Amino acid sequence: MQTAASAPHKVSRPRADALRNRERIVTAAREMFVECGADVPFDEVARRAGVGNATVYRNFPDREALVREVVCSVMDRTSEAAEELLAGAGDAFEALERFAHTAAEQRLGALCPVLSTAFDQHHPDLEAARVRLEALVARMMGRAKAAGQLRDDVDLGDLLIGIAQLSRPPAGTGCVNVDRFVRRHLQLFLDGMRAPARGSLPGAAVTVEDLRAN
Amino acid sequence: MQTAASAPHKVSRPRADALRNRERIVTAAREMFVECGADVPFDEVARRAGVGNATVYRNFPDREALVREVVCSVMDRTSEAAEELLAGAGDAFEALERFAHTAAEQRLGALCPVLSTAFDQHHPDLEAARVRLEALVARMMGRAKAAGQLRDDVDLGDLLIGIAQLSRPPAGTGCVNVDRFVRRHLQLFLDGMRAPARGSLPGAAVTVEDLRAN
Amino acid sequence: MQTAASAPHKVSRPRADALRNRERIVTAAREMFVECGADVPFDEVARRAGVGNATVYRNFPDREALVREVVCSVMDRTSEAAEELLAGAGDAFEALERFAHTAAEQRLGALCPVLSTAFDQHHPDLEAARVRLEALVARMMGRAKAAGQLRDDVDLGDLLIGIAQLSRPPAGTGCVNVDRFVRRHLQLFLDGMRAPARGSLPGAAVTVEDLRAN
Amino acid sequence: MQTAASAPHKVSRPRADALRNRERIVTAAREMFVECGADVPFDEVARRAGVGNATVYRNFPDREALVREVVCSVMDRTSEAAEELLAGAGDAFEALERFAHTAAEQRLGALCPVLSTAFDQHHPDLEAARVRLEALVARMMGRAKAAGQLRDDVDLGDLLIGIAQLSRPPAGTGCVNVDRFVRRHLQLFLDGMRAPARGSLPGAAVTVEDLRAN
DNA sequence: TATGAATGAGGCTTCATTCAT
DNA sequence: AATGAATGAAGCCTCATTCAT
Repeated sequence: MQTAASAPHKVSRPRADALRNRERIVTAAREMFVECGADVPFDEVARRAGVGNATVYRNFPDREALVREVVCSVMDRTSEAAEELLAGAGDAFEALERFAHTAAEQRLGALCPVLSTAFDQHHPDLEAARVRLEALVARMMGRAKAAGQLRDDVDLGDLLIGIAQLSRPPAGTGCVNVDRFVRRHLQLFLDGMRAPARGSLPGAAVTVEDLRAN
Repeated sequence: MQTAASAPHKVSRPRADALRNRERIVTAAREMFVECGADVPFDEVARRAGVGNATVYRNFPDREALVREVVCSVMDRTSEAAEELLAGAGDAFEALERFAHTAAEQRLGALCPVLSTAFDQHHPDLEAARVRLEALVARMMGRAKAAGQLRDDVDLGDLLIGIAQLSRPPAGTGCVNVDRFVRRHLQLFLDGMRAPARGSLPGAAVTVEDLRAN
Repeated sequence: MQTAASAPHKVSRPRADALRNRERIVTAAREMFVECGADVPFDEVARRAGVGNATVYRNFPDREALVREVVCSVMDRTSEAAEELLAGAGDAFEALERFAHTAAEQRLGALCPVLSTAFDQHHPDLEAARVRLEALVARMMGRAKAAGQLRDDVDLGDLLIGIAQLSRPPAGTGCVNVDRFVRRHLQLFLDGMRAPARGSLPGAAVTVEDLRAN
Repeated sequence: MQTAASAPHKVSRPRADALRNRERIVTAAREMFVECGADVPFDEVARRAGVGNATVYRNFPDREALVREVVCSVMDRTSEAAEELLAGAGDAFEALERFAHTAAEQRLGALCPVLSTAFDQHHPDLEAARVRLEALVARMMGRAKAAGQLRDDVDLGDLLIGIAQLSRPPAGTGCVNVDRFVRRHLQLFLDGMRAPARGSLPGAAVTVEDLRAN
């Protein structure tokens, strides 16, 4: 087989079609989570993925495992976008804006509700993805503050929550036209974050620790 | 029973009881919808309300009817707040801000997810409450625009969606500390709406018709 | 209503048909446990009882609760038999024999396997039934020993285990003719217990504590 | 089996592997049947045996085939013990006792429950093992009766059932300490079988035909 | 009218068995 | 020949809804 050279491990090769199946399950799950919420019948996910229901359980021992995989993969993709933006040499606030819109497109917020029910927020995989993403966002915000483009009294949690909330499917809509307004409203939120501040904010800047404190 | 004294005539007693029951059901439902989401077991609502489950069905033929009543009552209370603010003679934008925060406190957004599943958005009662609320909000926004305090390129739908999204329970949190950040982020959003505009917005102003088009 | 006089409690009367249903479920469960083992489909029990499956869950929140009720009721009936025998003034060993055969007929042993899987042996109800039964058996054995009819080197656990084991459906037989041989073999076992001892026994007398030590 | 010696040529290497696999499967199955009962997941047996699940199916077309092999191997080992005892010239009843305890140690009874569910009791292999074992036991009992050491009113089925029932895991115990009491109670049963009889037995002696009649 | 009970449909999960590598 | 993966058929349990008191 051609992968022998690139993967000389003795661990049994994870069969090609099995990998494909796993990928299809994750994809189907992401779509259905976004469209229908966290409580989609597992069998529906299986059907959309074109596999038997038990195959889902083979790959993900419980619901949490599947949810986690989906969430982590979305966070990772968002992190990649952030890394690219940080690598570029553009305007700091503009990078932040682009990041926010990219994250929204990734359905970062749409997936959050999935976490709500009986989900271990502290799983290592999830933590790792969060830490990575947060570090990147912190750097972007730091740059923008240093450039005097971002209010000083906002912090990482403010931006992340704003993105998450505003990019969620507007509820009451059957998830159609989700993006129709997201960019507008996210932009309004970002405008409100721009320096100079147009007024004081109630409460204190939401830090990374506050997010953890959930 | 103690109601006998206050209702000495023949048919008045059961009605008083029934009304109280209905009220308790709606209250319990609102609380549980906010706390636990739209899919709370019906029996739980009944238990919280202190009535039998069948009593819920007697008062609300189907789940939609109950949800609708809850949503309408919240909208109505929000409308009342708007009316008071309009009656007052304060600063136009400040009135808008107060309204937004009041609406958020009413859990307007928290209840939106309830609407999502198979819910007739066009029921007369709901329409009536919406029309009433939208008219009031439109007047408030008109005033603020006239005063040069509100961007011209935003419309009613922008504000309502912003309030709804930002006031929803942040997802992933078990609905605790819901309000902890809402005021901050709603304020950032409102700051972004303030005139003069800090940049152009993607898409077109979201009108009342757009909300309908969902 | 006519039951008001006979049941003047303020606790809501447990509806007549509901009680009947509960009883039918327990009866069906006992039969099926004996016939088919502990892992009979719950739905089958419901069908045999002539009720919907959910009714079983209404009455017994989990499988354990149903099993426990069945086991306790059998133990209680066995205890009643023991009490009658103790009240009578017959031969001590003969009373013991009668008790053993009665217990066997009650399927005391047949129900034991039910306990095996993930069953809380220490539930209060179960403990109470056990304590009651054991005290009675201890008295019967004490009498027989005092009369010089029962070996001194056997204890309560020896008798109870013997009854339990020998009265179980012989395995491999579809539970038909269960009783066909039970009386014979139980009698052989009892004959072996009779004084004077025909030889020494390996191990130590099995006490009530040993049963607990499972 | 012994055909390996008769065919030591070209094809013998893979056969050795296959034989070892088969042996490991049977061993694993016996252990798990005894420990956990008849309904152990097939995949678990495979894992304990260190082979893929499909390999189990290759060797044993259905569950019955595996169960049968396990049961037959245990019966055969018990028969071997009987043969040795018959070859020896010791006391007849003592030989019977030793046989009974050996059979109990072989978990003869522990495996019986495995037979219960939808199992063809009349498979040739099983019949052959039974016939062999029964013939041996019949001879042992015949000797003991001839020596005046064994009651006349008991037959082969009485002994075999007694052994099987008393050597089963006591149910309710997670199969721990299975043997803790078995020897004691088996001895009591054997003492009851000893001549002279201490009383009459209900029913008729259980013959080999009665066992078949199940 | 209000209640508690009953029901059946549906989701979750496991497992015996078959298939593709 | 041997493996790991895939499958579908149950079993368990919950819940919206209806019924009988």
